[in-house]
Amino acid sequence: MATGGVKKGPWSEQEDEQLLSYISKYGHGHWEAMARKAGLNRTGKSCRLRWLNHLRPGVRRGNITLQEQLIILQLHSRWGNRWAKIAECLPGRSDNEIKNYWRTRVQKQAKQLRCDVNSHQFIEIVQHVWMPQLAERVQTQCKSSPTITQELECCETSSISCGKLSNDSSNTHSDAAPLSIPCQLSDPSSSHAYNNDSNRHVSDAADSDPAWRLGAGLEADTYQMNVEKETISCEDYCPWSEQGLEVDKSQELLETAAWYDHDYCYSLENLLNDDDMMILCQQFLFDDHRA
DNA sequence: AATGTCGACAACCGCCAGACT
DNA sequence: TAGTCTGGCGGTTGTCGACAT
Repeated sequence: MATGGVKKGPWSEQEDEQLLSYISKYGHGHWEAMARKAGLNRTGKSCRLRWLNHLRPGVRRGNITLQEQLIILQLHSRWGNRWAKIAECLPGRSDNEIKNYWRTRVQKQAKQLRCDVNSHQFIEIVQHVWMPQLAERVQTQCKSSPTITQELECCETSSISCGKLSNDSSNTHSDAAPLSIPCQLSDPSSSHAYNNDSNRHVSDAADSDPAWRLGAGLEADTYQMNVEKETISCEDYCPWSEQGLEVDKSQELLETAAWYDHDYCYSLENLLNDDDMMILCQQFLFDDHRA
């Protein structure tokens, strides 16, 4: 729709002010008309993008937190490249930002492992190595912060526990392994973490499920390299890249993922419907952002 | 100090679906 | 019903700063 003479490129401070001023008076929507009426020599699309990604209230910029990273990985494994949908679960984040995160960080990891980001191999690694490790780190972070710990307990006793949702969503995996959302990744032996009947199978699953054992750090001898190092960045964590893995170690990860027994793999897709997923993520993140 | 490379981020482009006429 | 317009979305490109050589 761009026509000749329409300005492109970075927005100036004055343009931002013009857009903000117009929206504060008349609200947003009807972007093409708005661009004209606000005296902006921009396309409606450009105005919309600027508003959504930078100017709207509550927009969050900067480092993607560990929790957000985990949720992005989780939701991407469920929804694929549906950035806008994923962004709905991350308050204040734009689809553009999530997309950029995926392209710059996640694809970089795939490159390091010498596999395609969309390959089955890489997806396996993300689901069974990266996400459990990330979840564990988030939980460690939560436990080290009293404020977050309080919220964690609040989260655990709330109605969004894994078992309740899995019952409500009529899935058939009554002995499903815990979700990879950190607030549910408490020690499986801890009774207060899963205190209703529907969760009584969790401990059983924890004993036998390699994914759960991995997430809980019980495969310490195999993955000790991942938990020993204390200097792992909290901003952009990845089990293998942070360790500076050599090629043979990367291969080890690939083999580990290949070894994984799918009978034990209960993805969120099997546990939750889309609405439950949204609620779960938003509640989790809302608690986090209050801290 | 100059140059090259890379990563992160902002913005644009093209396609598509829905609303409207 | 067909055509047009608009907004939304995902893919891609451009730009800039940090870092390495």
